[in-house]
Amino acid sequence: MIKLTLKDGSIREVESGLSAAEIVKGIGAGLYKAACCVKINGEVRDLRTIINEDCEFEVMTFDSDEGKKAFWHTASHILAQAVKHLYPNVKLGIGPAIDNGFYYDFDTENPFTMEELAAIENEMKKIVKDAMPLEQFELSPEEALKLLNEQNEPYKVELCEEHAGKGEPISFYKQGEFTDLCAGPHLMTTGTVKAFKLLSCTGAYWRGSEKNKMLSRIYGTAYPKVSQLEEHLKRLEEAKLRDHNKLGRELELFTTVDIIGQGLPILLPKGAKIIQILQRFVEDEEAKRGYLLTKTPLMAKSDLYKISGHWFHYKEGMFVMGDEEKDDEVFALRPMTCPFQYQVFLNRQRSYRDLPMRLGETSTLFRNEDSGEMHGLIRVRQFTISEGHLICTPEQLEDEFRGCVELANYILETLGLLEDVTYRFSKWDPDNREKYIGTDEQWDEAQGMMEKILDHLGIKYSIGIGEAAFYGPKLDIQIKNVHGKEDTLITIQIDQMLAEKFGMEYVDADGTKKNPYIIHRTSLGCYERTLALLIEKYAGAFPLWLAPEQVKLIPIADRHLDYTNEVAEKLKAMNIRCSVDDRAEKVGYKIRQAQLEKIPYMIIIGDSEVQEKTVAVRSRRDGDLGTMSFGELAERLTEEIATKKR
RNA sequence: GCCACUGUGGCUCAGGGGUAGAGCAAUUCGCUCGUAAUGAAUAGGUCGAGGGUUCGAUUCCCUCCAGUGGCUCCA
Repeated sequence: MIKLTLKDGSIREVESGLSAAEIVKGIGAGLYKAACCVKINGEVRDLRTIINEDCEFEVMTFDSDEGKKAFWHTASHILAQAVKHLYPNVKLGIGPAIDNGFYYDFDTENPFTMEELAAIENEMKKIVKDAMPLEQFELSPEEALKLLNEQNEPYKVELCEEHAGKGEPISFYKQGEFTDLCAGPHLMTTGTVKAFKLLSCTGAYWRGSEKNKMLSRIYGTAYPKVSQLEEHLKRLEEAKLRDHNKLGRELELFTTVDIIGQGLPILLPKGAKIIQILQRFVEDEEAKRGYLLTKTPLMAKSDLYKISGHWFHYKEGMFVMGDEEKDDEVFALRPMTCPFQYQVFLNRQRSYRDLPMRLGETSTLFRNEDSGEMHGLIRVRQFTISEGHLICTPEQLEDEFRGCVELANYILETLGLLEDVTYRFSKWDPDNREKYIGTDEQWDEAQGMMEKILDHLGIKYSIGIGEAAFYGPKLDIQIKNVHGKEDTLITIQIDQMLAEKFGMEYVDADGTKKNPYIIHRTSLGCYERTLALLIEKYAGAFPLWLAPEQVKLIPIADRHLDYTNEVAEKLKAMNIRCSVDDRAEKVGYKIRQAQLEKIPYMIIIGDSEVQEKTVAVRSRRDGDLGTMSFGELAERLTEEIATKKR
């Protein structure tokens, strides 16, 4: 007998040599039905695992992330099996579980159409209905390669060959006639995957490299119950309604025009207003925190980028003006602000007394992104960023870094986005060093410092290998858009290499010259991207302080227009963004339109308001608030704006 | 850059080898109205651009441009 410590701390004695599945069955039939995999001593394992010593034993159902992964992974095998049924010549790539479902990559002559996906779904239904048991078996690397070659699966052979060197047996899963190279874990039977849906079919490079062949990837999702699947699909539909790219255009915040070009959005008056408000907010906040404002050129000679290294590491991404072969001088629009802002420091000799020097700039940048990269306001070719560089001594580095994190968090908190972000410590990839400048020692030092600082700050972060800038490690503050795609909103970077390249020195207290550390950072990130996230966060219904139009005044009849204009003038004197809807329309119609435009407050003025010198207030969110004096209204608006209430 | 899909009046969309429709929006007129849609009339489109096939193309084919979903990339 062996002892299992269950999740609730209780001890269960079972015979040695049983599989996890048999043990779970012994605990309860209901639990067995729901079980997707187990955790043995904290490690995710397959239900088929034989348990023959004391351990911590936790059953993972679909409610856990690990359970979902096993569930979706099994769904992906069902997909592959169905595709093989219908298209025997298709070659298999990989098919993992992802955040919200699964995918499988196939090498097929012609990419799948949506009609074909429906047929594949039907085939999958049969496999689920047959409730095929999944069996795991292991082969020696030689036997495994033989099997995969017999199956004529070149991509699997490639994967297997890589594992073969490790001296471990190769794991396979088999369901019916379908066998797949796979480490698991998996469900016990295909019958558990009751509700699934294939969502899309796209191209994807084999092993994620554009040098490789493009395979056809089918994305899908699956749930134990039909109702859960329906809920998920409903959430996807609702997400589409919040999509900034749709809503932002509908609300006339921005647009794009063919003849201007890709990734070059037009900010319409309302969108431009929000960005102006954000920009003033950020610039004022930075001024309070000791930043000095700079304004530097949008382009420079190639010489500047040659010093910074951008010319060699990033030329493809730059808009270069002129021909290097023919022209004496070649210019390029700036893809970043760094070397421009360094010139401020270099303007005269600096002493340690000048440090820390905090430079801030609302900086417009140009990046020649690949044509397939552009997306609404999230990924564009020209954007404006709350850029800044802090130049400091090694002793000041931690405090300055903390200040940057605090500023970023303060901005995010005010905007209401803090609850949605995650932190990523972006490191270099030593196996891919042509992407980076500097030595191993310099990278170890910079990354070591950042790690120490992050741990001191108590920030929970993930690690992104190969996500660093070419000159140093980053703390990236990440956010997911409405479709679940993650992007960097804010970045804070430590750089000890560019100061040296640019000959930036300060005279220390002992009279020696030293290279400072530089922190590259944004405080709100780029305004376009942040606006996109705000549109999605608030579904276009911005908090009062950000709303491009804050109040709509609605006179009921023409005879109320004079008094309405009077009220509007008083609001404008308070810097409230408002306008009068003086069209000869009914109140209900004007209110409907203001609601659809998501204007926070409507003021309705009729006979009684004119007589009593009051205003009837309607809130976008809470409806009719009744009649109040202008003073009460003014107080309410002022308070709400000053506190940046959400 | 790669794979796929899409492009018809300001917006949402229908149509389809014989040169175009609907609703909303807009404009004008009437109604002067109390918290999410007043009625009528009018105007508005080289069917994304260029080329080809055809007696004839918005419709079929090619190229380009732009949008969307992915992949790759993202200092």
